Amino acid sequence: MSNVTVADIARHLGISTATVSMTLRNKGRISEQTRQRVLKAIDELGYVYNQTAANLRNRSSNQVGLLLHDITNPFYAEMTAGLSREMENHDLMLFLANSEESADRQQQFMDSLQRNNAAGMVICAAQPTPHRFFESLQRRCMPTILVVRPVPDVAIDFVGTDNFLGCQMATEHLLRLGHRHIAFIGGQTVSISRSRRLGGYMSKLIEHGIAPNQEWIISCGANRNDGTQAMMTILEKHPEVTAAVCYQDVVALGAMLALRKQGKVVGCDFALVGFDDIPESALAESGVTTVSVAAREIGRKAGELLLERIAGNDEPAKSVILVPTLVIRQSCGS
Amino acid sequence: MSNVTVADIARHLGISTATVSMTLRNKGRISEQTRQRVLKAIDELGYVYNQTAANLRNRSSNQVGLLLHDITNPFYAEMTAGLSREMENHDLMLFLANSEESADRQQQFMDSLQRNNAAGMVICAAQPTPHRFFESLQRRCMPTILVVRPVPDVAIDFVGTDNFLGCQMATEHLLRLGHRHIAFIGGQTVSISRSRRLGGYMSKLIEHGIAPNQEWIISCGANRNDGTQAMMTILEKHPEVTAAVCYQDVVALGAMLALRKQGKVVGCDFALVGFDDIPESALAESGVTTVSVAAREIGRKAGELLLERIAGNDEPAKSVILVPTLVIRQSCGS
DNA sequence: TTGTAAGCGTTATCAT
DNA sequence: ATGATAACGCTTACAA
Repeated sequence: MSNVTVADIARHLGISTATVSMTLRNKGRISEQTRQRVLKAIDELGYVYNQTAANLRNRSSNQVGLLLHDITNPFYAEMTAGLSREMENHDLMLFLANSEESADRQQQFMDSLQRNNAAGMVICAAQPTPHRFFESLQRRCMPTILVVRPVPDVAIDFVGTDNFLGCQMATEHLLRLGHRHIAFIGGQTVSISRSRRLGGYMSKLIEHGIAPNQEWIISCGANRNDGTQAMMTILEKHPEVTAAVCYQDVVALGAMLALRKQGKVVGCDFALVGFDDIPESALAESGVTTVSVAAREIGRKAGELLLERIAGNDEPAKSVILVPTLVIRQSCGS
Repeated sequence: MSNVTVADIARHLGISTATVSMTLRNKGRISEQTRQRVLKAIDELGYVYNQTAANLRNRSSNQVGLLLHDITNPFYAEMTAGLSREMENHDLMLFLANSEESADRQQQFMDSLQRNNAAGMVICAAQPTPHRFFESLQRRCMPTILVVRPVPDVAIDFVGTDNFLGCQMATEHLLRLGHRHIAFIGGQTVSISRSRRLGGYMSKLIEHGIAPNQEWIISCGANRNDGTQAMMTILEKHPEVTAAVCYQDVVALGAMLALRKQGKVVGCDFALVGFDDIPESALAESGVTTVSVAAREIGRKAGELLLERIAGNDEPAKSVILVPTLVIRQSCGS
């Protein structure tokens, strides 16, 4: 950390700190001559702008927080890249915290952000977050954008995808291919996103005159192992099932493993649709047909919205629901 | 942002700011009675500690930076989780930047960190980083830890893995299984890590009386697609090759795809070893035998080292080389 | 044990 | 066009 201050520059040149400061920020009318002298001195003395002092004086901040529950999940890593990009483009520093689904660590991070007087934050809350957490968010005057996991009954901006529609598209696709015995695999039962996706799945079955079968709906964690286990269960107990809508691509990838182990050919003997469109899905042996929600775009959009809020936009809270698209690959046949 | 200050608390209680401040930091001898009154007032008035002001006054900071080139790479996401954890445990805020291999964005982030007076940083530099970047790092007095990608001729702490040894282990494994025509796939030719891994590969071949064949050494990008392409080339032009050491797991996963497309059974017709041990490798159809470098541990260790440096440890720069282990799965047969 | 007051480095207001 | 100076909120000698 350089110790050269605005005052040092001023003293060095025999001028006032006001002049130096104004030169730095291109404010006020500074003669071209002085300007040059100041810039030269800054360079010579190796001056480094002290953002901390400026933040204190301005009661402002150039820092925003990003709270995730799992940065190692490719979907969130992708989203982070989108947000990071957007923040850098606007000279904001991005604080990252990984709650690992711990409400405690999440709360700690929030307090930290508050103490650091962050300009705003983007949050994908841990699964067991008490509702009062969101209520307290609303009371704080820090701009906040919720992402991916919707939270009911709070007036906070949200950016996510249309879970209902996405799963309708996935289910419809399978129905059109002639499948009638379609399972739904994945997600935690407490998840709101899951309930919406299930809604899309069921609505389409009903639309086609098919009664949903609770036995074919299996919840599991967001990883391949769980997906494999779930698919094993389906194959064992419900051999009549010929297709499945998976809650996430990672689950679908796990399910593919189970199918192969049982000697089934994905796309011929069994059809799978995923959700998320993570990079792996495009590259799997038989590409996963999936509902694409453009993770990077969610990050970018959340950043954009956050910037507006920081800039002072105080419209009522809004939800930006990105419309998903169906990316057809080989996992349902070709 | 709450506007309640230490002065407000003091005024409210009819005491001095010094007393309040000391209570907050458990410094000086404050009577239990005053302590309780202060804590009560803090709660009642909704006081929020202003870290910015404290940082300015103390000429300190609770912020560290993490500069990566690709957060969406599972290896780095994993490492980030390890570092993030370590930082949170010590109440440091982690700034994230994703250079996407751009030296410009990298430089911008560095400047930003400097302006924000960060306490330190962890860096995995972009590939086309000019050497003067590292020289300027040394001149700045900000504690810095380089990770994963080694940089020659700079006295900066480094945490990474033993690339040479790791590739020796991989190669030895294949040799022991009887392979004599072993290819090396992946990495950019400018990469120092790659040159070290190649060294490990070649040294083992030579140790076994086998002359390395330049034709079997193919460089490619750190993604599956490139891995697939590279393996296709091998299969077409060098059918005598029966095994390959891959520069990264992602490359190995891509290579597996190519093999399957050609009707080869991984583990029987062709043996593959990867490097990194990313989660996907454990879950691929035939698990990838790989050199495990414990990404999370690199992050954790880098954090630990950084904390020491921030605490004032000024020993000469050191390299922490984590010893890799070979994780044997099915990609070389069982 | 507690109070007073001078900074940390920047910015903005008001003079000149 | 530039200068003097008082904040921003916290910490810490030093004084009481």
